[in-house]
Amino acid sequence: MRTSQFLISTLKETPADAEIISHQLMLRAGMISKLAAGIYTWMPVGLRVLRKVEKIVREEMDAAGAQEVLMPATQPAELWEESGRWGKFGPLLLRFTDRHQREFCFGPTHEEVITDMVRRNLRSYRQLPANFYQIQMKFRDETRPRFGVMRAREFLMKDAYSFHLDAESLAETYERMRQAYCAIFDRTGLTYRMVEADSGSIGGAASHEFHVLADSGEDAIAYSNGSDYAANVEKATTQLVTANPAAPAREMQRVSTPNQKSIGGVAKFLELPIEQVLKTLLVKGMDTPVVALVLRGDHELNEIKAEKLAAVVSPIEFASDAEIKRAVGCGAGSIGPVGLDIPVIADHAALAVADFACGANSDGEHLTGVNWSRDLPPAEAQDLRNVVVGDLSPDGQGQLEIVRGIEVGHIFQLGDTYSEAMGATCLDENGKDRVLTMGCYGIGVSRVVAAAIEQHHDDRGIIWPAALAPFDIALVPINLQRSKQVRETIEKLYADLTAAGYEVLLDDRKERPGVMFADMDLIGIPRRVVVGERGLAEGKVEFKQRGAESSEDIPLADLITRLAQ
RNA sequence: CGGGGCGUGGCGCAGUCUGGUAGCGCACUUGACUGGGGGUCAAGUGGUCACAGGUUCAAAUCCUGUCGUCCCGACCA
Repeated sequence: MRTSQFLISTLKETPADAEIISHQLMLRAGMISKLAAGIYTWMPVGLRVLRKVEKIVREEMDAAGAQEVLMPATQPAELWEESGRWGKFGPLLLRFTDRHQREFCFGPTHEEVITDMVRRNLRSYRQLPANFYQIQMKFRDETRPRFGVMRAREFLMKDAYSFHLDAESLAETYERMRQAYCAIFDRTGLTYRMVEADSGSIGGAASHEFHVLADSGEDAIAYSNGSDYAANVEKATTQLVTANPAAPAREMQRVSTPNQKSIGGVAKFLELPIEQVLKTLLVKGMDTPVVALVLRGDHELNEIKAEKLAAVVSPIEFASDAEIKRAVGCGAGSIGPVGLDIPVIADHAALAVADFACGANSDGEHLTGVNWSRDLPPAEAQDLRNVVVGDLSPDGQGQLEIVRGIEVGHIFQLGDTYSEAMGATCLDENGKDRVLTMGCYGIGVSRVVAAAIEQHHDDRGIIWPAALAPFDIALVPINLQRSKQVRETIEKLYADLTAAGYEVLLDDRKERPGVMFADMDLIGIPRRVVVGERGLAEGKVEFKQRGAESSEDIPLADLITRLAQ
């Protein structure tokens, strides 16, 4: 490809409304162009990268036995009414009406469509298990699209759905998909981690997320430095403390703590380490108006864990100031577990603390030297908190570290939610009709592109991993217009490298070298070959890796061999 | 959906408070010089100042409304 015939639409300045680096660089490198909030055109440079991701995904899905299909982006409302999601999905679903006043939506996901396809076309267990995938634009009307294509409304996704007669078959395909995902992300050249995930509202047995590690990631993931354990912090647990707390050493005392409303403030005021102070949160309960949740002062409530408790309403809802006052007779800053006549649930770590301080259920007062069993009945023990760095891995091997990740893939064992609601069945070996069980497997293809940039860039621009780069080699001639020697050499190189199977971008614009270097660096082409009269006089050209500190002059004759290394 | 910011050539911005000929840098076009890290000089192209009303002799500027867009939060693959 020649730059004279290929749109290089780079920007020197950063567009004002791009916040994160990948968004800025995608705009500056001319990869994408915004049409509306969360809706982008993929321009030539960007599309080449997107296609690279797609190709890897497609090859690995095919290799794992999945069959490619292409489902409609436009979906009729009836299908969503069958699954019960037309009402439930809410404003995230972009709905519209055709000329006959029939309602449709732009597909945000395709469970309904694939389930419909399967119930119409699969009849026998002999056709199972079956796994269908597509690479398709989805539309989700996010309340706040942001970060360019990272959280766009219209985005390219690979989604796959598998169908089985039983759970064992589903588990087999799930495992095969898990391996395929590892193969896919290995091939991208990105640093990623597979983590245990909360299966969320979709429910189902197992669920894993794939995260590209980057400081700007929206998710926190915990992993063990001594084993393979890794989980989204939403779900991560630690080895639970079951040991009894130390023996009481102090008497319980009521102390005045005027105007101390935060845990940090109370700890400081009482001159106690924050781990020695327990905090009590009131949330709405299922059977009682409120439930008390007790945590160590330095720990954070994990709302997902909490709302799974039978006693707690889901989704979780914190008690209002008025409800707190009614239930315990004080403000939020002075609640404590002592003497409460509402259900009290404590995190394991909070139950292991002796001689602790806590609110006295009276404004401006706290209790110190409090001990479970002696001063109050031991609360129900539960895992309520987010893990923190240094917690023991739940498998007992090593300690937890926490890093940020960008979720690029998610695999679920879905179960029969959709097949049951929509009547997707097959005959089994005994000729009996059985409801199918499903798995679903997603990859945010366009998000992978942004995540790659978050992980691989410098102050000059993008540094593509070889597998994702829009081109393999940038050919930069110096003085192309004036030097016949340069012109002839570069044309031959272009032909030879292309014949050798490289994707080459020859910069034949009438630009100064600095402009060409800056553009090739910004676009992030992994390797650059510069041809100028100066070097040719010695039979040499300049070779530089995008991320490398400096370039090297190598004999023209050795170039192809050198590139092959 | 709650809170806040911003809409002036393709991009980044000034001008708005205090109404009076629409500006700057980059980009783009042409020419000359230049030619190994976004070069210099010269001459140009391009904007009904988001939109709709209103006030006024006169509105980018003041008033009212609408829309778009970005950020924080809630929500979400």
